[in-house]
Amino acid sequence: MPHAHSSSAASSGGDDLGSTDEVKVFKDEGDGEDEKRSSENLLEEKSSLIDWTESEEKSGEPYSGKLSVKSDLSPVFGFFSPGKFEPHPAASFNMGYLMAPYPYPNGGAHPLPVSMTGKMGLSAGGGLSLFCPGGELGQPPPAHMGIPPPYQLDSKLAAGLARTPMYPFPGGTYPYPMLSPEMSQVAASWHTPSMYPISSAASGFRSPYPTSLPITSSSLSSELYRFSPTLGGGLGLGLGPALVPPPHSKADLFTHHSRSQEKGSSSSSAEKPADSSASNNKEQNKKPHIKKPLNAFMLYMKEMRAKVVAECTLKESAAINQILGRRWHSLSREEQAKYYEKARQERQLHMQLYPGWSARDNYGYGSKKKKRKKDRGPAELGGNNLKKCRARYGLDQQNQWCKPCSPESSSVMVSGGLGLLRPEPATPLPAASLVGSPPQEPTYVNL
DNA sequence: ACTCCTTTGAAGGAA
DNA sequence: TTCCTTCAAAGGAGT
Repeated sequence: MPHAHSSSAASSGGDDLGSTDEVKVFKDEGDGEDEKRSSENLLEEKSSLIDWTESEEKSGEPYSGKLSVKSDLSPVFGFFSPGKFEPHPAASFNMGYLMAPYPYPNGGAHPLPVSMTGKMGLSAGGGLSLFCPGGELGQPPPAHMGIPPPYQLDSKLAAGLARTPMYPFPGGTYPYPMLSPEMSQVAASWHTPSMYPISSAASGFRSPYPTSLPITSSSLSSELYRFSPTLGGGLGLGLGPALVPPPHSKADLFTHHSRSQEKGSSSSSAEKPADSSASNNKEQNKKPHIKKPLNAFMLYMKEMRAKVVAECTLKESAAINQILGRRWHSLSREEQAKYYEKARQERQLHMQLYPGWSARDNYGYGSKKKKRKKDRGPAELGGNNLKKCRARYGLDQQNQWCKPCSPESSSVMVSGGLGLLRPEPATPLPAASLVGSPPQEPTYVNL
């Protein structure tokens, strides 16, 4: 992911806010019919988070289509020239990571031969197998590459050793085998009888907005502040009515962290505006917390989470987010553009409402967690966007090919079982695409 | 009660 | 300029 700073947007505001917005499309399905993707696709995604070999068996053939991601310099607004994406051969059977969106050099859809898993220790230890969420669900390959970066593997392995798998499924069982009714029943048997809660089914997809929003003492105002897609839509997102007018008062705009703050949010005192006359430390402690505006992906998540939860009956946000992350990448440019535009509007409105606010103001708010994260090695953190981008594109710090991804060493990857699709050497990801400019995405070639 | 997990994107500061 | 870090949402699960 290009590391797009939007400082210009933040400083200048206005329409140029979106100038740095970008629409990235790591397209594995070019039909632009994501909206039509029904629950079965989602279920497949779910299963793809869990199982690899299933896909191998089912897919039979690797994704051999050349995925040519068109480089598109057009800004977010408007000029999407949808690249010609060759549909994923398995588009009708969307396997996400399960069916690698990109081919692997070993000719299989699976980047990691099953035979290698044991060698890599993935199948060892407390059911930590490829099918174990601790090694699979909790550590899917990168969105584009379908390759778990080594550091991520290590991280997850370490995590798996340090703590029990996040999504423990019966050992060896197929956690979310949604590919067939039988398997679905199996899956249902693993869950509580409310696996498919009637409420969810009967009510259909829970409307993400505004009903799904937490209704706290300040929730309404918070969501007004939040410019939720419903309230602040007007973008043709189908998310809700037109852009909601700004809240009546600044006090309405202050919100708190969802959980840690909800505890104290019951007291309206915390909702006092920052410009309150009292300015002592005590007051600063109660200083309202202005949340960051949601970015495009967050908006997408908020919208789609309830839907995914209803369809998958998954509730673990980590798993849901993985699904959403993949779906995000599978969105068409147009679809993503809507969210980028919405995010741009949120940022713009946020800037207007809080001219002096800085994201830095919120640093340290959840100090403990952040400190602990800081303690961990950066490789365990999943890296920043650029790092992730490099992991995906196989770029090193000079935006050259990472060794493991370089053409010269691709065979190593193959032999190591980490087959991957590398960007076409002739078109390395330009550095410009990493910072502040619309994405220039590499052309992928079959290895 | 608190923290972690997990995702992408934005932003700010450090190097 | 590049890189790193933090935060935004969410809720189950672990400590």
